[in-house]
Amino acid sequence: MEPTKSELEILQVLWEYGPSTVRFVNDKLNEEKRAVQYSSTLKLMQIMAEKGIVIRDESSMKHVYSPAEPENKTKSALLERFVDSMYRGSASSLVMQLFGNKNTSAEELNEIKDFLKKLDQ
Amino acid sequence: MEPTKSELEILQVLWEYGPSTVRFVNDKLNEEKRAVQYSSTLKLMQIMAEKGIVIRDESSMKHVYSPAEPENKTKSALLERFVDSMYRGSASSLVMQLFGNKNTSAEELNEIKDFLKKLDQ
DNA sequence: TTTTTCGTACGAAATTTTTCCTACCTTTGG
DNA sequence: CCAAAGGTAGGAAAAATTTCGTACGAAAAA
Repeated sequence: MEPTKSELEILQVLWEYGPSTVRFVNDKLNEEKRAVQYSSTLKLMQIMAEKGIVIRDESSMKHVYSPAEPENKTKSALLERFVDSMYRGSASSLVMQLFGNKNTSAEELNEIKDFLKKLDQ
Repeated sequence: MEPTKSELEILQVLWEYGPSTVRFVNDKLNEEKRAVQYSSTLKLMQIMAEKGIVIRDESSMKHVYSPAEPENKTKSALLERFVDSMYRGSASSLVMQLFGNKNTSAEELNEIKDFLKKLDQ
């Protein structure tokens, strides 16, 4: 399923802090992103549960939500969609754009080079 | 300004084929993406013109639309937003995910390696 | 026990995005 | 000239997304 923009924000909180209550997520959104009412976050997380984007543990009164899919799986899928639609599936085009226009630190470059070397083996 | 999903599809046609009429864009959308009515595409492109995402040449009866910003500028901005929100701005994280999960051809890998070498110089 | 606090559920409203109907004008072919 | 084809403009409707008010129950505090 396709997370919307707001749903993605919520997923990011769950990814970063692990399974959480609505209250916790709402607080983080307000701290880190933007003002939003508790009931709005609640509603959105309920919708996400219906859609199967998150799963809800209702065993205690304070429901605890977790991502239904592993972080990497979701991110990979989104990244792949991005590459496909923006760069016709060419990963190298994306990488060139990424480093062509942006100032990337030497460390980051080295990390990547090492990583690519390992891929060969 | 933020192109929406549908607006992005239109931009992609303009990027691929250059300045185009609504008719042309609509045909391409129907060929390459999905069924959509002429008047829908027209409306969307008018809105994009209002927003300043595209510019419109009205000198002839068949208006010709072109992207207001260079392709690379828009793509870079979108890519950067993507990296920031999904990978906390870490380009290397993104690259690792890209090649960690996906089968990338040897050619693509070589392209990238060459590219990274040149970056050093 | 009573009150306050904090939780969920639900529906409706607001907003944003997308779609398309209709009117009307211009060009082209007969 | 007249009809047909093809263009734009604009408004309204539909769909998708987001927001939040309110009701109500459970837990905690007084």
